[in-house]
Amino acid sequence: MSGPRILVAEDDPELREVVLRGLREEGFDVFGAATAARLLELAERHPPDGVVVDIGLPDADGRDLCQSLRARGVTAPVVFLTARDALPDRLAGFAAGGDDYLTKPFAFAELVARLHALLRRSPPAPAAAADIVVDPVTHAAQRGDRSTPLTPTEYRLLALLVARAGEAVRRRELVQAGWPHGAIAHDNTLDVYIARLRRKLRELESSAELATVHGVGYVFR
Amino acid sequence: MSGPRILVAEDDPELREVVLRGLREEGFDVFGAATAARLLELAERHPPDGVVVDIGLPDADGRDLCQSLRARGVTAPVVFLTARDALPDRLAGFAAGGDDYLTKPFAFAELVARLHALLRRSPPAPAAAADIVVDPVTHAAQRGDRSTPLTPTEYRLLALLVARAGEAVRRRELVQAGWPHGAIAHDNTLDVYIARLRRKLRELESSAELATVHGVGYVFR
DNA sequence: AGAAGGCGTTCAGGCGGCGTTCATGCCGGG
DNA sequence: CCCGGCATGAACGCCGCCTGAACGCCTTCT
Repeated sequence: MSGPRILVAEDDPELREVVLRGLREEGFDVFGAATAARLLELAERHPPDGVVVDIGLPDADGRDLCQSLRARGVTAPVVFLTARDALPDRLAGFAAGGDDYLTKPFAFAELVARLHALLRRSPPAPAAAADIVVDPVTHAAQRGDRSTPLTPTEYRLLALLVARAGEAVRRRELVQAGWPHGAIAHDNTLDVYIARLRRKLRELESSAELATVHGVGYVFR
Repeated sequence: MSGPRILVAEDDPELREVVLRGLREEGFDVFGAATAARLLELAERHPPDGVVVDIGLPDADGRDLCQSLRARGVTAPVVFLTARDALPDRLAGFAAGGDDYLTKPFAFAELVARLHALLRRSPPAPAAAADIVVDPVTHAAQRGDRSTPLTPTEYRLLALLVARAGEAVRRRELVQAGWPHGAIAHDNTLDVYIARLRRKLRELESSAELATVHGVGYVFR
């Protein structure tokens, strides 16, 4: 639910399920696709932190898929899976913008280890919506060259609201996101944090606002 | 002479020469070492953009070497070479902070491809930021013509903070970098060192500061 | 061997940021 | 028009952070 998001393109249903379940158990937030076209759709809707691609997909070569992803601005690391272990194949994979190359049959633990190694080099891309950016490294909200620091709780809330910009986020979800350890006593605490975030957006002179959806929650837009 | 700088630790003279010559022909700026100790020296004098490490070095395990490098603020990607291709060995390599793992005999072209793939994700870490330079040779922090000596622990911490200037470094990482051998009792010790580094930056009249990111760590900026 | 200094660690006291609650006023819906 | 949900400034207590000081260990010099 909150781990790094991994997209998997694999046409063999059995292997796909194995990989999906395994990655889910490792704490990743995973989505699976059987075709290159479907994976591109997924990537639009759920910008990934990492991608696992079978070279032999029914509708396209995995390397072409990788290049399509890069062309669409997806910078997340790409791991290729393949039965072909010939050297030229591997070199072509790297040339296409891939980051790693695993030959079937592979040990699942190694896929996980390599994914983790790649992810620690590629921190999650900052979430952005409207004119403001939430930087996960700095824990700050920035608009253009201006920037305001966020407290840990403010950061968790704003990150969720920005990630789901344009869509109403229920109070319940915000409370769960902002206070992962235990619930808070008064719901009013959330109101206070929303007010503080509004003030900080105002200080940044952002065009974005945190609109309240009466009886439901809030929207970032 | 001006390409990315690669350090190679390999005790077999023949293989080392092959790798060094090949990488040089690829346009890398390469240095070779036969032992872990020698490679650590090299890393001080010539901060690398990438490192190639044989697991079986005469004076140390390649994974220990990798951890030593990380503890000294070297953030460059590390590729392991080994004759042992057992899965647990590979997993241990990744756990030690390695970025890739190649089993001998390997195709030289694949080493190059993997190095390039890693380098395009790892922009060279500067040893200088703002107006401060941290000199690996003298273990001193200098600004313009002024200079202040650093104790070993101070050096490790400041090197890491400067290498990742502008980005919040977590307390955990700083503790791991500053005290590679074992954990320290009180986290407060880290606070004391930060305070001392701040004082030294102040004495240099630097424009840089060590800002604290509450609940996260510190930023050099 | 004794002296001296450098380095790492611990302690104590103080301060400020952060999360929470409260009080008060507003707005929207039934 | 009234009520319940929401808005927001203010205040407060706690925990994390800051820093000067002192202590013990180790190395080095005499």
